[in-house]
Amino acid sequence: MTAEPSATESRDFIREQIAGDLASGVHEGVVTRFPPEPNGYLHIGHAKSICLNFGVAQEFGGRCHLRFDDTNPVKEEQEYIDSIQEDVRWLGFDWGDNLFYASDNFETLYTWAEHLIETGNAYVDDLSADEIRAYRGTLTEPGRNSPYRDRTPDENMDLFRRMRAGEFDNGAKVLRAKIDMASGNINLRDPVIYRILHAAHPRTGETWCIYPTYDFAHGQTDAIEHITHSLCTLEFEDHRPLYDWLIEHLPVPSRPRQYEFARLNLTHTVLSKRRLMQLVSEKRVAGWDDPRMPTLSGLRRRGVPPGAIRDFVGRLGIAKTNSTVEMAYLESCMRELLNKTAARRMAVLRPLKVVIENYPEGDGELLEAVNNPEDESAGSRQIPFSREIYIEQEDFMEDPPKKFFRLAPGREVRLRYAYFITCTEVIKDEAGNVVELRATYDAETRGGDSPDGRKVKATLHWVSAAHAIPAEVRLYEHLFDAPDPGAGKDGDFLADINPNSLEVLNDCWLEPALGDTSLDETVQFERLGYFCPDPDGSAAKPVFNRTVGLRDNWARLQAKGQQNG
RNA sequence: UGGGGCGUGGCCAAGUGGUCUAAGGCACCGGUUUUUGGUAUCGGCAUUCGGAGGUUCGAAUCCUCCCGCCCCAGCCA
Repeated sequence: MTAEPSATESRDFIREQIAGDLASGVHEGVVTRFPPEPNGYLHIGHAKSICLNFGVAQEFGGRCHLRFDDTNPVKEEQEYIDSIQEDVRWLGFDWGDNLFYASDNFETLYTWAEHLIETGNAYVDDLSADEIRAYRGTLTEPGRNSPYRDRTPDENMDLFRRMRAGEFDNGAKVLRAKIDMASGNINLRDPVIYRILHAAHPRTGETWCIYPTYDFAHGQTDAIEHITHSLCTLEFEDHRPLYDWLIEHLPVPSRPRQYEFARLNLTHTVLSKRRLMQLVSEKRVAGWDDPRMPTLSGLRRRGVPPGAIRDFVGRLGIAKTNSTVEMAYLESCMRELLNKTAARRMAVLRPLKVVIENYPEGDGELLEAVNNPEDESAGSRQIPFSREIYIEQEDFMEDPPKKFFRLAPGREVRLRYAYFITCTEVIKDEAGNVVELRATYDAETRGGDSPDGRKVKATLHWVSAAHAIPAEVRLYEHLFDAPDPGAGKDGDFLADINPNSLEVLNDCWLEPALGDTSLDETVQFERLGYFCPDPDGSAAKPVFNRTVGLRDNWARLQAKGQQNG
């Protein structure tokens, strides 16, 4: 794919830094990496990092690696390794041959741990996890040295080798870097760099029973891959001194630098792995790819084009201020792209039958409809028309308020690409509900234009009853009512779940052309919104998901009217 | 109370001492166009840059102090 021009001319501080490093000769090229831990599915927050890392590499003619930060086998799974690759590719990025795993370097990392021991910069500690915590001090009080801190290099080496050999149980011992227990930066208070974990690793199996921690793996792996600019989020800012310390004290082949930017937060959803995991495991949603989820797989199933996500992330920019972006911004990016690319189709979600009494019984015809008014090359299609059609229930009102332009008794409206019709009769059931309409059509208005130039205030979408395909349509709203789930009372984000985030409509009718929609295509249902087929559907009964609705001024007007009484 | 960051309109975000009585986008309000109450288009929307002092002919940009918010006490990443 090609790099897309950024919304603004200016560069963010990271691109500024890279451009400067290239100009001054500090680096001859740029190498970045996207380093997910395979312990969950990627979400739109990761998209920001993916677009940054791959985007920067493209813009400066460098490369970007996909590297799995797989240092904790108790949380990581092959399923996640697979889904992450699929999602990054779907988003539109290609790592070529540069697929790596931190675990590729376990042997090297082990060697470097021994190097630290030899140089007196690491020691084996027998303290328990609780004791280590107690010795660590607090945010305001310095820590105390472990009684095992002064073991000799020989003793440490022996113990560390026995740790690797599997002589000790989980948690019995750890390897710690010997830095400064009094540091104001807690990451420097002798951080644990190796722990005993008798657990099978998705890549290395049973080979290891000790695993490096994030801090001992990340920077070194960057160095091994010759990463020039290691981009991560703000919470790692105070890990940078440790990152640098390790680079300085180890015989690494290159000297990468870490830069931090603010992670993405979005209103009306959650983006923490813990919470997403909880939604899935407690079955609050149908799975990681539930269309209401902010995961890339969820957005994909919802019909959001990857280009809309790239555009969104690009427009936000990169900075260091914590920010929460309104969901409306994302939705706006979806609409903007989809408006230009999505094929127009007609579908009736809540059908109301209309019988056109002066249209010959048994007759029918094909009418031409434009596929996309924004894109002439999309061509046109034929839509069947006949005596009985369905229109949207909300497009008719028996006793309309002044601003309602749609169908009403005695009123004439246009059926898109078809004819002008006039409502002549309202048929109700015993309960008084409108169940059917009678109408007449003007044969002179075929295609939707009146030869006498008379105007009509509304154009309705419709579907021929005899030709329509029955379908299920799923309407989605924000997964959470609250802009910031869990911000209220007890911090219980589940309490903010929107009980109406999914509405299933079972009696929908689609124009015939919709039967050919491919699974990865998002179309516009005219006047309603953008929709895409869901894999749950079948040829006989397709299922469509609403990606995002069209902007709806009428709905807004109504809402205002209700507000004002 | 230790360390590290950040504070520009409702939400993002440019701005790196004069061209800033502060760009752009989203949202919002209003007009025009329209066979989608969609799209497009036009106009409106911060005399002010967390606050107070100071330096300077001149500050959102430099200095000082203050205030607010975020992150860190996993053998998670």
